[in-house]
Parts: sequence; structure tokens; C-alpha cells
Amino acid sequence: MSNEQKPLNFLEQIIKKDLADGKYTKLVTRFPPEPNGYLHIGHAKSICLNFGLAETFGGDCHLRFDDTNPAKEEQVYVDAIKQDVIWLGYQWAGEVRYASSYFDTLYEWAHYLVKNHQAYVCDLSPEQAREYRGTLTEPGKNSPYRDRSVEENLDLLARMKRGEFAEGSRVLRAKIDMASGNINLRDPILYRIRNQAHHQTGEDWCIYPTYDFAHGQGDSIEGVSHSICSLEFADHRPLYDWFIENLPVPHKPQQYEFGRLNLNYTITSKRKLKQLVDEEYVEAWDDPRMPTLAGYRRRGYTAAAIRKFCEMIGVTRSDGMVDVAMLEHAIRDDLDKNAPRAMCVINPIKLVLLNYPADKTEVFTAPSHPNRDDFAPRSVPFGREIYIDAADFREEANKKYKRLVIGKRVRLRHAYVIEAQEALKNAAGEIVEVRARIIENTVGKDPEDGVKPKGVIHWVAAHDCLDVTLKLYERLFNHPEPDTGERHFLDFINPESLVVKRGCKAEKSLASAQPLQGFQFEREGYFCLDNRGESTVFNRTIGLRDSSPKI
RNA sequence: UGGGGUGUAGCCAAGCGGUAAGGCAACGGGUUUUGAUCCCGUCAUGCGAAGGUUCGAUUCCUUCCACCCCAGCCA
Repeated sequence: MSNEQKPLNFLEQIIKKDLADGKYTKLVTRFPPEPNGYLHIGHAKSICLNFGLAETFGGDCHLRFDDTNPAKEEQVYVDAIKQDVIWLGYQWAGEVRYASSYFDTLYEWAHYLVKNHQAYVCDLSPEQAREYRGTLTEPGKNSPYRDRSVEENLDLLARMKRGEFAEGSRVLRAKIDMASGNINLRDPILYRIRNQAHHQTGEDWCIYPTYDFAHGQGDSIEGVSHSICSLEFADHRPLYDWFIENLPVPHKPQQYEFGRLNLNYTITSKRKLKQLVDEEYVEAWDDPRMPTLAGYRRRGYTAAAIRKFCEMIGVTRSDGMVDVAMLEHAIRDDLDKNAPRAMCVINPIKLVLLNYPADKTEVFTAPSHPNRDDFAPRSVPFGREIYIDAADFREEANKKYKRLVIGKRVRLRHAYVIEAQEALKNAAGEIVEVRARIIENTVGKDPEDGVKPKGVIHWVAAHDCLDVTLKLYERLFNHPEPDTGERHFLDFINPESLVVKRGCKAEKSLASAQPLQGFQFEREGYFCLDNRGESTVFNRTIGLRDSSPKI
């Protein structure tokens, strides 16, 4: 099993063959985000695919911003995207590329098509254009401007570029086939007028190329061999090829499509994620509940776990719905192996050890990981008064309850076995203090009288601990497919996606935690120190698996 | 009803004419000073359906069915 090869996915098979056949001498891929939002888990799949392919086949992967629409894009997104790619552990070949840096060439190529009678300036309004386009089942009609002379088209195009016309008044279209069953071939738009500044090119342009007119040509200019995009662009491939065939491009790239990631209980629509941010359903793009890479990072997910997840889900042409439990498995698996352990009491109640001297304290040495001796042990203070979790004590319980019960014993993790004696309550009947006794000589060994403890609970010394705030996160949506169906996705927001717990008691060693460093709070889950504000806030990355029986 | 895709277990996914890998989840059991981890076991006579070709079909052919994408001057 361990020496079995992981089967190649369909793209790896194609690339392996292309390289073997000499169709391409070097693999070049690209990750082409539009800087109109933050990268999310779906992008991670594409990043891992494109950069991963380049890694395994000794090729290059470019980072190219698909920045052809100044109305939606911003420099802040450019910066965030670069940071996320680096965080995932990838490095693009050469400089960061921008589709906008090819605007001059693209404009020349637009001229080329006009001169070849393959493009024309169309004066139809957007509404008229829609009517002329036809429908899914009916062919479109030729634009009345379709047969303008080359001279007139050239003149109009130049004037569009000069900014003489209003937005929406004219476009440059390719002359292909208004009757095509593929709507992308019904004289697609190459350039539209946008009197807007661009984050990269400033005021240089007032006409901007469309995705279709920019993408494949950008691939060609960069020498991309395999241009990998998601399934919904399959319909665009004939157009992609049309430009490559009809333009004097330097190189012929080939487009392939794969099924984008769908994750249940999660939304991966940049528009909707932006809405969550803009309308303040979450704190920001990097809110730990967001499925953005920035959000997962702040939540305590590691890049390794996200890459592992992408490896687990595979790459195919079928569109499925991946269970978020797979992502959760990936991060638990990573953190279990790599996160140091510590103790933190979330709902503290005081426990007094009546037979332990008030003036005595001890410091126990506890391993920071149960099966990694490369982790330095930590010191854990102990004294007469400690905190335990309210959920770990009951006055009475059945045999399934493996925690502290009056008259019964439990092991304090890394310390003594204790036996509960009584519970003190307030006027409301709530337990405010538990009284117990230690069983002598039980650190690191079982009680001499042979009465073993029923279980193990975590604790923190009252005289020497940290007061911390815990942010307990759950899934943002309580419906497996918040994005589909009749109801609006906002209706499915989980009201308990964030529960803030103040006054939690953490062991002293956590004082040296670094921002975003992950820990396992034993018996509770994985947490990381938040990376902003006060230094005493820990975000819960994910809880531990819990196979305890319902009591 | 036009064009483009996809159907293998609850989910993801191998399989490429020779008798259904693996992972996640779930469920049993063992170990355990974390109800964690780890270990062992169970989990498709079946590959969307029906025909056909073949000694043999998840793999080839035919027909049908279901689902997804496309009618932005978004990407």
C-alpha cells in the first residue's frame, strides 16, 4: 500500500504525453486570478493544480492578474492575492504578470482583425445587442454595422480609443457566426468603452479588452503550454482557439478545463463573499469564518493542510460537492502531528484540594506532544486551588461519564489522581466550587490502593495561570448547500458561528504563544493565537473528534 | 426544443476489454494519563438505465434517463 503510486489525474496524463511526444518541450501553466476579491478555497484547488503541475513536471507557473475590468478591480486585492499564493507555499516564475501589460499588443491585434475583415465596430446598444444575439434555441441576427468598411472601422476604433464616445455606445466585435449554437461565437465583444482609471495602467485607456480577447493571447505571449481553467469556460474554448488561429500570435497554447471545487456548508462565490464582508455579516475578508485563504489562515489552518486537502479531492471533469469533513480531516491530521499541547479551561469552576497544603506549590513537567520527543517539555504549575471545566464535574452520573463525580476518582492530566468530596452551590443552586482531595503518590503512577481513576481531565492552577478569551467558531452556514435552492443564502447563516468565551483559564506556558501558532488544548480542540488586537485571544481552528457516548 | 459537459458507495476518486484501488464519513473492536491520536475489522455480485458486440464489458457500440454550464459591454 505504501509503495503504490498515486494514479495520475487526467491533466497529468495529458501533460506527460505531450512532453513525451515533444508537443511541448516545457510545461508552462498559469494561475490567472481577477483582482476583484480575496482568494478562497476554490482558488486553492486551482493554485495547487497549476503550481503543482509545474513542480512535478519541472515547468513554470506564472501568476497573471486577469485585470481587464477596471470597474471591479483594486490594488488591495492584487496585494492580498500575492500574499495568499506565497503563504500557500508557491513561488511564481519570473515577475508577476498582468493582462493589462499586454493592452498595446492586444490593440494591435484588434487592428489586425479589422484589416482582415474579422472585426467591426458595432453601434448597437446593449439592449439591442441582446435582441440580435438570439436565444439558446434561436440563432441571432447580423448586426446592421457588421459590414462597415475597414477604413470606417479603423477610424471608429481609433476614436473609441481616444475617448470620443460614451460608455456603452459602441463596441468592437469579432465577425464570426451569429447563427452558431455556441453563443460565444455570435460575434463576441473584443473591446468595450470604460471611462475609468485602471489600477495598473491608470488613465492610459478608455477601452478595455474582454476576457475572451485577452486571456488566450496572454497565454500565448507568455508561452503558456497548458491553460487550465474551470468547466464553465469549456464553451469558450472554440473562441479561444479562434483567436489563436486568426491572430499572428507567437505560440499556441491549449486550454483544458477541470471541475471547480464545491464544498458543502460553504460559499465560494466571490460576489457573495464580498456581500458578507460589505454588509458586515462577518468582520472582514479574513474573518476566521470565511472560506478565504486569509480567513483559514487566521483561523489556524496551515498551508500544508490546505494543500493536502487539494491533493485528497483530486482533479476531474465532473462537478461534485466535496464534504467539508475532508477539509476538517486535513487540518486535524496536520495539527495532531504538529501542534504542541497545552491545557485551557473554557468554563472554569474552582476546585479546592482540601488535603493539599495552602502554602505548597509544585511545578510538573509535561511533554508538549504525546509522541514527539523533538518537542521540548513544558512546565505546569500546581497548587491547592485549581480550575476545572464545569462539564467535567457532576454530583452524580452513570458509568458512561468518565469524569469527576462525588466520591469517585479522576486523573488530573499530568498530575495527581483526585477524589471529589462535595460541591458548594450559590443561592441559584449553581455549583461554584468543588472540594476534593489528592491521592498521595499518584503523579506518574496509579493509586497504591488499586482504585484506578475513571478518566482524565484537564485543569489549570489558580495561582499561576493566564486569563484568556476564546473565540469558538462553527460553520458559517447551517445548510449543506446555502448557495442553492429557493431560499437566500443569508437565511442560512449559523447564528452560533462565533461564540466568544471570556474569562477562560489557560496554562502559563501559553504566554509565549506566537500569533497564528497552533496548539491543541487537550480534550478541547485546536486553537491559535489571533493575529490582531489583544494578545490573549485564541481562535478555535477546529474541535477534536468526539466519540463520547450521549449520556 | 440549440450548443457544451458529467454520471463508479453517503461524499471525493482510481479503473483505459480479464472479473470494482485509495481517502473522507459511518459502524464494530483493541491500545491509551487527551472520550484525541494510533491499530484492526465492516462498508458497491455492483459501475445512471436498457439493449447490442465479445469467451469475457465499468471499459467498445446504440438508444434512453438524470444532473451541470452558456443568451454580461463579468471573469
